[in-house]
Amino acid sequence: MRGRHRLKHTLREKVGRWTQPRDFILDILDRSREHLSAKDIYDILYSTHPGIGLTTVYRTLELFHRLGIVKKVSSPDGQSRYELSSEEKKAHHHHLICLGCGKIIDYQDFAKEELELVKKTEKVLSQKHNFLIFDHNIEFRGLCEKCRKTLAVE
Amino acid sequence: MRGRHRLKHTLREKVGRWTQPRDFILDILDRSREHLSAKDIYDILYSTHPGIGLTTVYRTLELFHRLGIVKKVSSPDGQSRYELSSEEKKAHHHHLICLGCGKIIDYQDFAKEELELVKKTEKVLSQKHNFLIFDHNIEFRGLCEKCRKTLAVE
DNA sequence: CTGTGTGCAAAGCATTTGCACTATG
DNA sequence: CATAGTGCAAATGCTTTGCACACAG
Repeated sequence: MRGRHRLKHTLREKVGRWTQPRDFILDILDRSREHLSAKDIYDILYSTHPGIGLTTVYRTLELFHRLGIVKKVSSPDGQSRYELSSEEKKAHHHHLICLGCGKIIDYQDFAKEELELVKKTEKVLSQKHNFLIFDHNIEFRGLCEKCRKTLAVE
Repeated sequence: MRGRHRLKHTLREKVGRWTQPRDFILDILDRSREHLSAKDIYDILYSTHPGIGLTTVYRTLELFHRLGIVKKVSSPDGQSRYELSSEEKKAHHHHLICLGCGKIIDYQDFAKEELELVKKTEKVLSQKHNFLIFDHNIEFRGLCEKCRKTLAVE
């Protein structure tokens, strides 16, 4: 909770105007442990504030993304999903993605070993390819428990 | 070259009919060291065989993907990009993705260390979350040389 | 007050689908 | 020849844009 308020404070300074939609969307992102699509957020929002449009959700997510507080992950189902970035959530993690339903699960096992490898790799790659690396992403793809059962026949 | 012919032979058996479009598209994928979007492939194809439609490209890529010989990577620009799968190209690798232009570069450094970590992680995750893991993906995201220069002012 | 942010409707893209036609096996 | 595969045009679904209005600072 304290973290959330600090974040809002920072945002108020970075952003031109702190509006209701921005406030609500930040709260939804902050509360959710899931990775939400723009539509997901719109639907949640719709139940309490039906006046807010899907466009605003997209624009707000885009804004938060530019400010570096939201990460965008493209799901195999064609949508993008959004989450507060690790810095804000204070936990570096990666994803387990279900190819059946698009669901994304976080994991943060082996963070230390991963970090070593990632650092080493980043260093070599950025030199070799003259690339400016901002970020990395590790995913494991497969089927979640539910989809395993559903698709069992095939 | 020999590899390519063996692959075609295998495919002829797995697939119902071995048609011209399928043949051309396989060749384009096999020759290219880039990760091509459906449109890219269509454009290449168009210069020599203007009769073949974009739909067929999508359907063929989807077919190859189902057969496991083509990998699909979603690029931050919203398109999907396709490449022959590692098994066929005989080299396990991962991606360096440019957030500016969507370009994807392969790398295969630290494959051995990566494999260790990946194996260990897969084992733990599949048990913990009851997930059936097919595949993993590691990406580094940033700006390629060209986009670094273009965006330098911002 | 004065723009910045918003909602709505329409436009833009990548991808998929329906259907009549073609060409493989 | 029978039917799997194809091309075209239209449909779909996510995301972006244009424009008049609304409200935060």
